[in-house]
Amino acid sequence: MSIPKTYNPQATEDKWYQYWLNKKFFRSVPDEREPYTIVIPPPNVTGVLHMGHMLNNTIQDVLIRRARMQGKNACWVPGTDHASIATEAKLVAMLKERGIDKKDISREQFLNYAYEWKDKYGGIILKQLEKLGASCDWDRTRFTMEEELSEAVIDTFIHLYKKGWIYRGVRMVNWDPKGKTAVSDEEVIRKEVNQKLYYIKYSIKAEKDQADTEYLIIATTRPETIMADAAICINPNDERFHHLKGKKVYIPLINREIPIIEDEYVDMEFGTGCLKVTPAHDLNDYELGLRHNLPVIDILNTDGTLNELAVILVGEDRFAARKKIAAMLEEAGHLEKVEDYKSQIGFSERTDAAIEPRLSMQWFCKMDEMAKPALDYVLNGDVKLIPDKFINTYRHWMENVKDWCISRQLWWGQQIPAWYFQHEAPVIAKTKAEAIEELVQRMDARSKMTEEEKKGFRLQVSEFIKQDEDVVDTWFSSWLWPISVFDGFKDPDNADINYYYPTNDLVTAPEILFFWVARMIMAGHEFRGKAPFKNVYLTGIVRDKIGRKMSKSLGNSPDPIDLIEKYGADGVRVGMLLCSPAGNDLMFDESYCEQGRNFANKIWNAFRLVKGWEVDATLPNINQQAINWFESNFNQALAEIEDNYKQYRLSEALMGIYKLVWDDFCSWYLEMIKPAYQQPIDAHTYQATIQFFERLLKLLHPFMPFLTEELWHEEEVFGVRGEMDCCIVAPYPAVSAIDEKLLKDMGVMMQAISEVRNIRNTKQISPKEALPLDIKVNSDIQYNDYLSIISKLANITEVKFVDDKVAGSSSFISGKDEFFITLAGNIDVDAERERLQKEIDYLKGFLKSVEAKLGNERFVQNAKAEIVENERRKKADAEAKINILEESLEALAG
RNA sequence: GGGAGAUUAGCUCAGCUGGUUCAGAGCACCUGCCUUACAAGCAGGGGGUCACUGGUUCGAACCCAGUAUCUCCCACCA
Repeated sequence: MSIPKTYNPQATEDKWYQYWLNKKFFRSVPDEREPYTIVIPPPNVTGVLHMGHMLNNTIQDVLIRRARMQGKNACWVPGTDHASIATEAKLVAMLKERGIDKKDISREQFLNYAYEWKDKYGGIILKQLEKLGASCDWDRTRFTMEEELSEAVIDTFIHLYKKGWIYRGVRMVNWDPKGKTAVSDEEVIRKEVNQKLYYIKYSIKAEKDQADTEYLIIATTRPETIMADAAICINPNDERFHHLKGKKVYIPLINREIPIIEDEYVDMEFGTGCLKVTPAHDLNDYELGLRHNLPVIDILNTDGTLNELAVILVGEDRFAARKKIAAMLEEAGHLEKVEDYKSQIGFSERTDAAIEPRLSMQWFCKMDEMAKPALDYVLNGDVKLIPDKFINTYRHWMENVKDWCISRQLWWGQQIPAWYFQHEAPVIAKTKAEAIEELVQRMDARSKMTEEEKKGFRLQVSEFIKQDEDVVDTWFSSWLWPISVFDGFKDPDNADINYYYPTNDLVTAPEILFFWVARMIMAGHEFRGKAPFKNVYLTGIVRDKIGRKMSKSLGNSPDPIDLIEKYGADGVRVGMLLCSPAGNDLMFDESYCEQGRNFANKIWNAFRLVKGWEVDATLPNINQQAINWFESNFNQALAEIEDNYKQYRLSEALMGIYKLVWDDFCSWYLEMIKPAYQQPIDAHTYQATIQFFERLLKLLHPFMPFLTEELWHEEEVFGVRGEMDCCIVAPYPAVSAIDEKLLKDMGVMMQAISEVRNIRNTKQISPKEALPLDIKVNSDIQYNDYLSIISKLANITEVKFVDDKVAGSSSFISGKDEFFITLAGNIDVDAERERLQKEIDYLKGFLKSVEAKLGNERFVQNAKAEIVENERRKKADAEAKINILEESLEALAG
């Protein structure tokens, strides 16, 4: 019966995880029970677990495990996301290290490398989730780029195209020069950057026969784009520049001639009031260019270097070119001045490269019609956002949503099902064969062909037809996730989708509310007519102690796996949830994990105590009052815990359990019933206690699955259990009767016990020294029921009931009753008097405020009757107490 | 520039419909204890002008207005 003094997580975690897997407790198949479903926000397939995942998945596991214990058919679907741009960027970098340039290899070769890489690193993160204890149904693991899910993506593309909601066009898009792809508006992160504002002189073309001596000045942050200028724009109302109307200027350094145009768009207040118009490299300028019919001169390559159209600095990166051109302008006398300037610059979410506005041909998905129903789901409460403060931002985004650029100039992803042949309009078709047939029909409709002609045409098409090189945005696959994981596209009426969809809860970060959550709701409505989930729990961002976002580059993020090894998975889970209210960022600190580990240890040791007891069946039960009390206390705490769960306040539910276990069970209950050293315990108390313990293990299980499962199977205490009798599926406790009077009376006892301990402490009397206690009972409490508890916990030799105050004693009040401790030596009369006086003063002050309230006619008239009644009771109570204390004071003097 | 939210103990946060769950919890801190379940522990204790200024009310941490600071979201001013 030697059991270690501390809980050792390493020894138990893998064992039980494997056991759960073997017994298929995570497995879910449709049956007659109520389903409870969560689909995991799929992490990047090649990613590793970070603190954000840790928080996110702990929450999901708590919800899933509790639902499972509540008898629901709990199904947590895991999987990974191919993360198109992030993965491709990493892969390109990796290949570069190996001396391979993406330019030099074919799409097929590239994808081979990609799959090789995915097979090597993919799934690491899922293995890490197992360490955390995640009870996913691993048989259902999906991957967004697996064949069936990709097929769903292509089918939905075609579906939306046929509906007219997907179109192709030349637009100004956000170009990521590092990823060499377009990205959507949502993938652009704006950051404030210190920049320079360059004031550049443009010479004005003089009238005939005169020298070009006049010039105007424009302010720009991007001098390297002057070679792409198509015009200079002034505000027609700006009197300063009336003389410039209709004139032309020369672009410095390259001396190209451009017109001066007028448009009210120009802000006369900003800069110099003159604006250089560069349609190829700025969205506003592009629109300005359209209005004024200006040429578009694109001087940038896809990687952000300057091309031949720039004339000068060809091949230089845009940022290097900026520095160089500034120097060149300076030298040529075209630089008036340079000012420091702060402005917002867009950066690519995935590669962190500065975004270039770039004109290009892209595929777009229309959003307006899909946004409306998706907004309604949230506004009318069919989909609840937790916390609800996110409803506002959600609404704002949905009401101002722009079309979604869905094409990406990448290879890692689902290739767009558009086919091109000569100058024909693109054909949207699932396969090459279908595309060819469509072209044949198209031609045939235009001019009838014979079968022979068709055959020849087919051959010709088949040779020259080309599929669109681009892939779709990753989110164009993940927005289907809650449907596609149940094969809802391939087989829309299958048993799984009908049973599990819509899912219950989605747990994710607010950062991807628009990227993902909003679009899933759109897709859910469009393809299933129902939102994909009922509740969206938005977690906060995990930050470090001083509020910085955890990131690899800052090096301030602990490795979750290290934490698990150090504190145990249960300790880390508890640590994370202790400090993470929904929707609030969490200032993570390892000390929370320490607290979690300490809690695990506390439970472990409580168990050691109980396990060590010998049962003597002949002993009478002397602990009924304690048992009854804990029963009621448990139910009261459980009711609060349940309420917190209902509101998704997991931290608070956990704290409720923490206090129930540590304070109520360990510090009070176990101390009440604990037999003296090496003494046996009676059978009834023992049975009640292990039954309480079992219930506590159940409450703890969703948060601390490993420890609870380990203890659950301790045969010496709980008996031999069947193979399937596991904590993970043990029925979750329900709230039953609460004896309010008992709880209240025990509260009086607990306060009295604390007071006695306090007297010991202040008078430096050892807890081992037993003291006599006299009680003057003024209440209706049946003290005989509590005598053994008081005696034991306060270490009392003998309790006597008295009718009068006991002179020369230390006294205190608990509830309405008076307690006296007579000490062996003389008591310190002055100290005692001071203590009493302090209490009297406090109560008198309190009484005064209550009396002031009651003396206020308007209060008595206006306040609710029960409030007034309450104040009267407070008054009476305070008066009674003051009375008692004053008598004690007198007795002390006498 | 627009919008949303926050500000309560040293730290992280509760505090619902204005009034005994109104000033709370956990951690940290202080004091005393190695009392055979646990020092990763036990017992006890101290600690807050509820950001600031006004207003409404018999009564405000809570409602209203303004101010300050912070966070987040959205936005094309060179």
